[in-house]
Order: sequence, then structure tokens, then C-alpha cells
Amino acid sequence: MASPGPSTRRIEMPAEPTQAKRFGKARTAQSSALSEDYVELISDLLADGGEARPTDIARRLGVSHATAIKTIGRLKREGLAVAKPYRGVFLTEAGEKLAERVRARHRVVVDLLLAVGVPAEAAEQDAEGMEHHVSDISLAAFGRFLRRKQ
Amino acid sequence: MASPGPSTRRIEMPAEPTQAKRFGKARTAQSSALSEDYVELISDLLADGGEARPTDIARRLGVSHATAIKTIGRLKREGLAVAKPYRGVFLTEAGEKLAERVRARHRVVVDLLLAVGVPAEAAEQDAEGMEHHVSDISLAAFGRFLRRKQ
DNA sequence: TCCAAGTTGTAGCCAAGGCTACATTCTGTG
DNA sequence: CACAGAATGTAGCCTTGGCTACAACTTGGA
Repeated sequence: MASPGPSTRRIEMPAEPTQAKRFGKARTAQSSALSEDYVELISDLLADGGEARPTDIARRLGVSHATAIKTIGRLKREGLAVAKPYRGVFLTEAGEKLAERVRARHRVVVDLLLAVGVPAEAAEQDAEGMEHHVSDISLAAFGRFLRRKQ
Repeated sequence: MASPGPSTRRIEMPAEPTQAKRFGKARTAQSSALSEDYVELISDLLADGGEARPTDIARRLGVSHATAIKTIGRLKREGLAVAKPYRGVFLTEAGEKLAERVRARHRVVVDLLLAVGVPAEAAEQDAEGMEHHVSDISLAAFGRFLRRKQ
């Protein structure tokens, strides 16, 4: 099990409020992750084929079309996307800007992983989840690191 | 908005099933993240003060005690923790083993961030969210990279 | 000793993000 | 030009991870 007696080994722990804030931020990041994924995907589909249809989005995300449509509704409420029934999904100015930021961050994260020796497939896979937790500060550091390495 | 006409610029997109699998895995990783955070924290509290009380756990995570207790119940169902009413929380063999793995991974991720130039506070913050998405393959690569740099 | 205050546990609510099942609308082809 | 099949949309359900409010238990100090 685990140390039953009084504390033997000691461990460095962050102060309580510090730690709470960290976990809180991680939770927040998680809740914006979905919007970010959708917006980036929609932007890619638009750029790639000129249209983003709910069914394509659903298939790409590995999710039922009903789920995709529900989430697209949320994007509309958040002012990131627009869509008229049966007419495909498009991004607002804000949505396109977010997509651009997300895409750039994705690229940097993948590049960083590759630069430290992660194989390509794993880099793409892990970046998908990690990117949502990379702060601007870290992102900037990644950029500097990559430029330094050429 | 976004390219209204037929596709002008083209973008490299992964094959549909590949992309779906990536997003799916990212979703899966997310659902184990909570257990991992709890188990690591419980292990730290046990090592640090000899006991892990629900209220402490809740405060550390920045969450209500009711939420913490509910989640501890899940850990029990998953065979990661044991707890008798009013007697604090302990980890099973499996829980302790998971905690150890999670802690090690956390350390490596923070070290990697530091090594590429992320300032300490941001490294701790970002690692909190990122770590749950780092595959064993990437983890190994991180380790090699860190050793190479000394 | 005993009781007030803190801790722990329970109940019930909510929103998010999944799903299936069914209804509606489009559209390409015979 | 009609209609079958695909795409889209809607309804309703489930689980998870939050919350507040209240109830029950423990325990240190007066």
C-alpha cells in the first residue's frame, strides 16, 4: 500500500493555492480544447476542399454526426462559426483568427517534438492532445529553441 | 471569412481514419487524466504528511470537497484507492504503481520544458495539462534528449 | 465531559459531450 | 421529374465532473 507510519521520506509540494490554480487552469484549457479542434478542422476543410460539411467534420473527428452538429451549434453561439441549414459551415472573422492561431501552435508543437527526437506518427498523435495546454510563454520558448537549432 | 470559391490554396490533411483515430485517442487520454491527477496527489500527500484527507485533496485541486469525495469513490471502483469512512484515503498496489509512473512522467515533461527554455512557473503549469497526452514513445524520446544534453 | 466547529458523507442539481433513433431536406440518376 | 439514398437536423437518453445544501460524524478545548 503506502507509507502507513508517520512521514518518513519528504516530498517537495507546491503551496496549496498555487497547486489549485494550476489544476484550475488545466481544466479551463480542456474546456476550450473542443472548440479549438473543431475550428481548426473546419478551417482546414474549407481551405482543402472549399466546404466543411457536418458529416465530414464528424467522420474526421471520429464522432457521430449528431454530436458534430450539436457542437457546431455551440460554435455558432460562441460567435466562431456561421451556418445556414443544409448549407455547410463557415468561420467568422474570430473563428478564422482562432483557427490560424491554433494551426500555428499545432505546427510548432509538432516541430518541437520532432526536434527532440519523437518519431513522426507519435508526434502528430501527442501534439493533438498536448497543444491545448501549451501557454503563449511556452510557445515562444519552443519557437526560440527551434530557431536556435536552425 | 474563408475561401468562398472553389479550392485555391491546398492544405495537406491526414487521411480521415488516421485523423479520427488521433482525436479518439486524445479523448481517451483526457478521461484518464483525472484519475492520474488524483492518484499522484494522494501519493504525494501520503509521502509528505502521512495522510491524505478528502478536504486536503479538494483544496489542492481547487475543487469542492463533495467533488473530491465523489471522484475518490471512482478511484475505489477502479481499484486504485481504498478508504474507510472518516479514515482518510490510501492507495492500492495498483494505485501506487500508477502514481509512480505519473510522477516520473511529470518530472520528465517539466525537465524537457525547462531544457528547451520554458521558464519554471510556465513549465509547471503547462506540464500539468500536457503530461496526460505524452505517449510512452514520446516519453522515451524526451529521456534520450535530456540525457544527450547531460 | 461535552459540544462547537471542522471534516466527511449524501442528495440532488447542472452543463458538456457522447450516443441512438427518428424526421426532414437535398440531390443525382434512372 | 420523381424518388431513393445520402446528408442534415431534432429529440431524448447517458455519463462525467462540477456545484450547493444539508446531514452525520469526530475531536479538541473549555
